[in-house]
Amino acid sequence: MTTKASTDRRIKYTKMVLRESLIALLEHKPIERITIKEICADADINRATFYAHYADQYDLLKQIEEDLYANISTSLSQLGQDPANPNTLKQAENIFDYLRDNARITRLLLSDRGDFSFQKRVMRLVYELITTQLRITKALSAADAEYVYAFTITGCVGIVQKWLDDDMRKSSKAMAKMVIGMTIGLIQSLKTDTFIN
Amino acid sequence: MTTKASTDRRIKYTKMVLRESLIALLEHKPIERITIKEICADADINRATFYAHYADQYDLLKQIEEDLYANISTSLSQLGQDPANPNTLKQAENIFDYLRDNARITRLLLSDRGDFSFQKRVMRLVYELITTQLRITKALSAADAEYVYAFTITGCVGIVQKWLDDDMRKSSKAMAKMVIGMTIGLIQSLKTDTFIN
DNA sequence: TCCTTTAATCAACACGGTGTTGTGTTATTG
DNA sequence: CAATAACACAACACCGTGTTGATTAAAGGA
Repeated sequence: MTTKASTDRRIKYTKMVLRESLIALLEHKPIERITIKEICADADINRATFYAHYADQYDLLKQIEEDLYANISTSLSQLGQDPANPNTLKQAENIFDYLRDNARITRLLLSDRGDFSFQKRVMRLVYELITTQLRITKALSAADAEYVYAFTITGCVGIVQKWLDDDMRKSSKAMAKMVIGMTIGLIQSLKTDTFIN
Repeated sequence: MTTKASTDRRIKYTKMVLRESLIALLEHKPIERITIKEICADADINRATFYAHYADQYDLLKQIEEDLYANISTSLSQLGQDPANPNTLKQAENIFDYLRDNARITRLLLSDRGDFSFQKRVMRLVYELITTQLRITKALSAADAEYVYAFTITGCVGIVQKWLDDDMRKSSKAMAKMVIGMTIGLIQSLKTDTFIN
């Protein structure tokens, strides 16, 4: 009872090599072309063992995604509480730095080839931080707010994908500025009710 | 020579029922869980015949996507040339009407569950129309323009998904206003260089 | 209407991935 | 050191895959 089931070194090892193998395979072909047999061969793990931990490839991928999500989440909450980083721009910049530091996984999960609904989940996390700190969420009517929200979230997904496709050439600071600038711009465009005939 | 290969009624029928079957199946489960055997059983078409026309499920889906894309494309170019629809807002409104009129396919291909890169292609089509008519593309520096572009395209994907998830409750006009307003707002936010410390 | 063409059907095939099982082995934890 | 539990291994039936060759039936041109 003192030890959790997942503390066992053997389990840790098995899960780790399976994850690594899938990641390596994903760099060459899409998930739907990857077989469980293939993953196990690459990881040198018996297929029966795979089934003891995961239902299929997609299940394994999902757990990899949850890993990244959790990392970003804790990384974000640390930033939010850090008194050395008082301003929002700096925090957004740090997020892009984090993505750059974890480029290998990031490229797989957050680029074009990644799962879109997962990407939206990640962006929602970031969006919460920014809007909370900017205190601008209440500037919109409740009805339209949801649509602006949806637009912004997916817009962020797109701009991050673009950034990754460009090998992260732009600086984290430039990206942070852009994203925040656009978020504010979007909200103001709805407030001022841009007129078009 | 007078008749194209694809004019044959038998081919037309086969392709039609296969398409319909896949669409029906897609309403219940994702493409990766759908087998070729299943599609053929539903369509009452021999499996060998399937392989005569398509490589696999994904190939069939791709052709369904191309169909929708072509329809939207022609639908758009007609609007562009129609002197009865002189303003951009009205045209964008018509696009949303089109999506509403084809809700069955639209829900499958353009909602959360659809293929994201296909959705971006569609939005690019719409974006071209709007920006060309508004003559605002040149307001940005070339470097940033690509990022604003990426943001806007995916933002549109997101807002359409949201609209579909909400059973298209908002009117086409309201949606058109929103999307155009946001597009303009985004571009202006970059021009005026919104300041954040 | 007849004739040629060609699409679709059918059955059969080898192949490979799937998911599960029971048994034996080995590492881990207390 | 002993009990536990994870892993390996081999074998299994099952099912979808992709292809083939022969047969049937429908289509469209003359």
